[in-house]
Amino acid sequence: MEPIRRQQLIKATMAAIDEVGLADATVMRIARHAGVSAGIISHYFGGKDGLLEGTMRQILSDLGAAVAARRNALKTTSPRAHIGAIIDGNFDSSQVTGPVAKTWLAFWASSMHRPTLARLQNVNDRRLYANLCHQFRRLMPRHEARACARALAALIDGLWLRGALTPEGLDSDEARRLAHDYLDRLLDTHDTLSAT
Amino acid sequence: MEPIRRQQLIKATMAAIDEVGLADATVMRIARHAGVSAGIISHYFGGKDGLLEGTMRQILSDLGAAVAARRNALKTTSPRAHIGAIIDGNFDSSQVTGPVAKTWLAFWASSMHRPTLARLQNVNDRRLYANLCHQFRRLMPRHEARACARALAALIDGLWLRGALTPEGLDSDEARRLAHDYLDRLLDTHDTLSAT
DNA sequence: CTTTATTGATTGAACGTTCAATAAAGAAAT
DNA sequence: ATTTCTTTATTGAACGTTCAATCAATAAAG
Repeated sequence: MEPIRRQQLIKATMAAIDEVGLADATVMRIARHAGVSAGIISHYFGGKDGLLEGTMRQILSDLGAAVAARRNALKTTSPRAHIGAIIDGNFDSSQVTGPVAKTWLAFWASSMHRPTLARLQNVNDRRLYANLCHQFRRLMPRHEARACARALAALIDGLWLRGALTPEGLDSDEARRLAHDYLDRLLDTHDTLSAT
Repeated sequence: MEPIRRQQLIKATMAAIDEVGLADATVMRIARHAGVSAGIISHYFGGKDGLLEGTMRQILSDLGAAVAARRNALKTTSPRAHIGAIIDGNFDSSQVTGPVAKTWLAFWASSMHRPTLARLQNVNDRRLYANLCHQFRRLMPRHEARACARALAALIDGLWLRGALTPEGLDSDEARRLAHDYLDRLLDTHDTLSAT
């Protein structure tokens, strides 16, 4: 029963945040979405904070899984292909849909002042950056590789951000296209950045 | 007295949000930052919502002014220079400092579910996009120009976002460098994107 | 019969707003 | 200049609301 309820409540949390935002996502509203009573949340998550942490963990782990799956499916070890897989994983359809994207952004903003969420967000952030950096490193000096990794990560985040804010949601195909195009430009002429 | 207090309270709002986040920025805490009593807020802004709206207006207007100032200072009409000025304006030091950046991101996130803030954010967003698009349009077909504008806007937002979240704050020099480099790449070989 | 699952009313804390009271500042009149 | 009147500025306590957490009671399961 426990794993069922936990999953149910996490899903309900995303639905509630998608509906009214993190600030108005009360335990009662979340519980109603899940079709249970409010007390259950404290029973399975120890309180509202535990539920929010569990929800963020779920999102981050799904995101990591989407990236890992695409990278494992590659037949090649080429850096370009791996970075492309990272891009595609970050725009995986399961991550880009309304509720998940809005919850993600809400957590992102509130992680500025919640140490627990900040830690989770940081781990995920470093993973993306380290992965990108490692692949770029195979094609250019460290300094350039770092700059490329930071820039591509920023573009990915920016596309996410704008996608979460527009009413129509993110056009994941166009986002992928723009990110891949940027990658192509970075790899074609990767000397320009060193002009510091 | 009124303009003094309004300015004072807006500044205190940013300080409070920087300190504890939007969720915990209570009227009492804001008032304490400004050295006044809580009732004053309702007196000058009609309530907490009015104060938040006023604060976001201030940030957006400052940002717009920073961009406009740099563009007006240009001696040339070259698209590249204008886009460069837009980039520099968006990373103006007055906008990038801790309190402003964090407040900006907090509003951004909460604008998903607050119609008033969403309207303000939308106006600003469209302005940035339209400005970029118009300049790119002078150098390439409409379809490409739109793609470039969306991508550059996303990169700018992404750099902002990451800057607001890292404890050290945004390195505005590096952010400008990355954005300018991207711009150079877009203008150097602006045919790649049309391969749709 | 014991453990687990679930409810929903209750509790206490925190918040935004209101408002009567007070202080300060000008304006008008003597 | 002094007094009186009016307006504006400001306070802080009181009020009503909302929320998360608690817990005794109940139901279901093993």
